[in-house]
Amino acid sequence: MRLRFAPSPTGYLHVGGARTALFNWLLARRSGGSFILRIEDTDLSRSTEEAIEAIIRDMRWLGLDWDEGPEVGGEHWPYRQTGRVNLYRRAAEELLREGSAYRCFCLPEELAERRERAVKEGRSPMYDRRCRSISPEESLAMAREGKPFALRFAVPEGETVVRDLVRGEIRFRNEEIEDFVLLRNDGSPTYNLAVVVDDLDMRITHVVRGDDHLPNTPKQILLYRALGEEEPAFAHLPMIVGRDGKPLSKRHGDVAVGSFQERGFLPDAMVNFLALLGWSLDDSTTIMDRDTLVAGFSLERVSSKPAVWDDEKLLWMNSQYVMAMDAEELAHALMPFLARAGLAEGDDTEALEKMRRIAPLIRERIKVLADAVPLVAFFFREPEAEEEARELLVGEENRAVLRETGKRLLELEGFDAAALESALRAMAEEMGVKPRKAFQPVRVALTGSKVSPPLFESMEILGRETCLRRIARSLEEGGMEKG
RNA sequence: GGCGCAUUAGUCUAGUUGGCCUAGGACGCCGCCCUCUCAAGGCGGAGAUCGCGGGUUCGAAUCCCGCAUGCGCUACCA
Repeated sequence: MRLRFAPSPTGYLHVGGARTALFNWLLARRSGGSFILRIEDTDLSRSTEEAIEAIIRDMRWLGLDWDEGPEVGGEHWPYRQTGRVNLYRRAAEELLREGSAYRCFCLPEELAERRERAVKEGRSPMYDRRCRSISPEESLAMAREGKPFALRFAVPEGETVVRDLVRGEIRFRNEEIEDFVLLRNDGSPTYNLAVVVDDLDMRITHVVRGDDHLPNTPKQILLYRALGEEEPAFAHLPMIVGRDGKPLSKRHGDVAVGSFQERGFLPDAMVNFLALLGWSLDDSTTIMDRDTLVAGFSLERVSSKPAVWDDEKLLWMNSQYVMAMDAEELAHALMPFLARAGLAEGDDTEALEKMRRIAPLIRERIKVLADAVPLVAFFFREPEAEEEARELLVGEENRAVLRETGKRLLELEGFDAAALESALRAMAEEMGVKPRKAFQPVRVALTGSKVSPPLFESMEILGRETCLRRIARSLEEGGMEKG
């Protein structure tokens, strides 16, 4: 099997595109075939180099590697349509010669006007094929005169059947299909011509794409036939929509793959989640690693109804992958986030060492990597007690607990979590204070918050000196607040 | 308007050839347990007249027809 993902570089890679790319990739990997990345940049005015770079970067981040395409090469270089115009032109000439295409001298403005009028009068806005009746001689003469023209496909009579691997057979009556444009009046190819020529040239065997392309498919099939070729197999994936049932867009929040990376989603979690948008392995499996995905994926199990993007579930899934990371991995993954928050330098080995110890404490407390920042900040800089936590630093009982804690920490032999816990539990009991009442003031003094990673383990990492200093400082400030 | 696609709980879905579905799993939600906070984890629970209406059949979420709703396409965008 040879499959491809052919994004148009008019913006960042969004999750819908990523899902399409993933399904193609999965099929290629599963079949031992090839996965090709091709840039569909026929629309010069909207395509940008930055978008191409972003798409490549995001694809790599997701771990969707391609066998042919930008950066890796291949015999169909450059894998972007702007570099392959001769191919399209040659195909167009062939179609013109064979009578499958004709020159259309209608001006775009005229066309727009006629279309508008047709809609207003309740007629079909389809092109009326008026230039189709211009004789070849006259057509050629007009072209020689320098009259601008577009090349249109002459849709034959009959019916075109799309055999879709997801939806089965779909029939289209050809009279419903417009004589679509193949070459614009500037000679550039349109999408329909370019995809067909590229897919043919690259020997694509399966075209897997979003179902917004379904109505285009009969046009393309007609083109394949006119070129004397067999069409590849088609599979149209359901759209991804938001909770309101509308196609996923920026209105629904972040849809760019890059923004998920920034929030600290893991590539494996994204891939797992994306795979489940319109596909399922069986009736119960949710968490699947790449190998399982590759081994189990099939188009037969792709659903045909739109998939709703569920942020909550993505978050949960990501947390599952975070929990599965070991301390080493997590610590490394977290460093860029610490750096961005100004808590450490990106290459700070001391901070990395500390993060290795912190990682197990926060692993099941974060859903995305960015969640770690507020949770671990107190390990890296002096905390400022949160407004709603200050109450735990004032009052006689709280202050007594803090004073006594300081005393016990000073006397303690070692400074590991187990020793700390037994010492402070003993203290609470002797003071007649419930453990939770005794530990909360300490937590606030050390972390600045009522919510933190486990106290004793955190204390061990902070070290005796830091703990004592923070307790003393809290006592001071609490005293001032009281007075 | 025309053409096409879709329609199982708030959400992702299972349900491939009709009976094993008094509709299964997961997210979320609620409760209990665990507990130094928050999580995580364990246990339990609520939640779907399978869009609506007909039909075929001994029997339909599963097949057929109609309707409704949503979405896509209808560009010299992709």
